[in-house]
Amino acid sequence: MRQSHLFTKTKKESPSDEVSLNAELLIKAGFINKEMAGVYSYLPLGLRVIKKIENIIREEMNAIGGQEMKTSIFQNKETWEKSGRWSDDVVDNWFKTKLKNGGEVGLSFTNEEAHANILKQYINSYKDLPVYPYDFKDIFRNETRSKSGILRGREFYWKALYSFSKDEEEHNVFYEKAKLAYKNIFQRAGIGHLTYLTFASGGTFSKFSHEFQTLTGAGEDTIYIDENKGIAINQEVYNDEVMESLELKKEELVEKRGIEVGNIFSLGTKFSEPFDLKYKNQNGEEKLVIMGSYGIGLGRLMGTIVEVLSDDKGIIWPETVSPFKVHLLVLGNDEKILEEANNLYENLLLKDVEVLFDDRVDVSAGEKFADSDLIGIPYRIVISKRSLADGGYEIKKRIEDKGVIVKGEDLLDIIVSWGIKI
RNA sequence: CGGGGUGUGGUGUAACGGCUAACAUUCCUGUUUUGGGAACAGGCGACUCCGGGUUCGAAUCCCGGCACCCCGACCA
Repeated sequence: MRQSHLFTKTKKESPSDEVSLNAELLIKAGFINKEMAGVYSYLPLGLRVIKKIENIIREEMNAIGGQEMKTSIFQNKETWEKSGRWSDDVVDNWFKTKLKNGGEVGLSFTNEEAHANILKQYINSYKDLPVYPYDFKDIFRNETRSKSGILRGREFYWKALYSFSKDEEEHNVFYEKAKLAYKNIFQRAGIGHLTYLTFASGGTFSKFSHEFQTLTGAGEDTIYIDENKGIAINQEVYNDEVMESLELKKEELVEKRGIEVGNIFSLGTKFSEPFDLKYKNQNGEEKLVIMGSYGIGLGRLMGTIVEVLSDDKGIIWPETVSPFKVHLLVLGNDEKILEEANNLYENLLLKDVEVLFDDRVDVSAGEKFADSDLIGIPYRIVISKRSLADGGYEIKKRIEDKGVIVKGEDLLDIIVSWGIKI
């Protein structure tokens, strides 16, 4: 994409109404726009990051048998009354609205009911199980206090997968697969080294659950990590019994702050009972389906990446989620140089390299560099009078201070050798 | 929901109760410039969050509301 066509611009000043690092950088660099507390719009650059994250998650979910669908944002009162979660006395963060004809609808704040209600129509026999439907959707929660930029919003985009299994054993097999898939996701998203599988409370559904906690001071949870084993315990279940069951020793645990980037837990028959979600086994007996829940907030994941991967100049995107792979800068207004930059841009496009081309004229070199650092694309290529005099183009990684000059014809090879997928 | 803080051009800030609300940035015009947020000149842009009140006079003081940020509570 040509940067001269990109409608967003970077800002020099940090927003006065944001303290959190993720919001500050994402707003300054033009990835998101704040609409109100806890509500953000995703601009072209930000949406590209979300799509990258979405694709990673999609691949990992499909790999363990997930089937993507799209459930409606609108939630039916009757469906939720079955599970007892319609009442505001039970769930206090519903967004609800009246229908013209007198009825009421709610906006999804979670998805168990929606999935269970749909699957009830299709699950009759043991032959129909197991199944793993999931969706990406916008979720709405009337938080009393949203905070920390895009880490806790009133509206957020998430992936929710629900597992429907015949029995505990089958459920457990999938649960372990999901754990690994989640590990892969955070690894691929560039924060695997900071993310710990964390033993946590199961809330109202089950005794325990597993969270994926990424270490950052911006986190909301206190966790106790065992760095060697790579696992952690959430403060809420930090007790002798849990430590013993996990074979963890108190002396080896370190207290840290973490942000929950993913959460998986067993639902048992919590929802299959009220929805009468049963199947007939081989003996013709009716059995309740065993469910599990697996969620990831994409915006929160994006915000977490920014929280942990940046420097004083801006964001440092991992290649896998960066809006573009390469940031191509042309300096000066020399016709020949502009033409050469244009040719390179076209060639990169032909090779399917995702490139943001800073083709803006009348923008100083310093400003282009500053913008490039702020936006945080992992590879930067500069074409200028100087680079051509030195024999070609300068290519530099965002995380490094010095670039190298390469000949034009070698550029693609270099990019490949540096691990850019094209 | 409890506590604390802040609301001024698009953005970031300034202004003792007293001149036409100032500066920077963004944006527009022009000239010059192009390897780390360039220089000069000119210009556009504000019912100072909203509603009341005090005062000769309010961005400034008082009351109420709203919004935003932070701490806590809450967080399927």
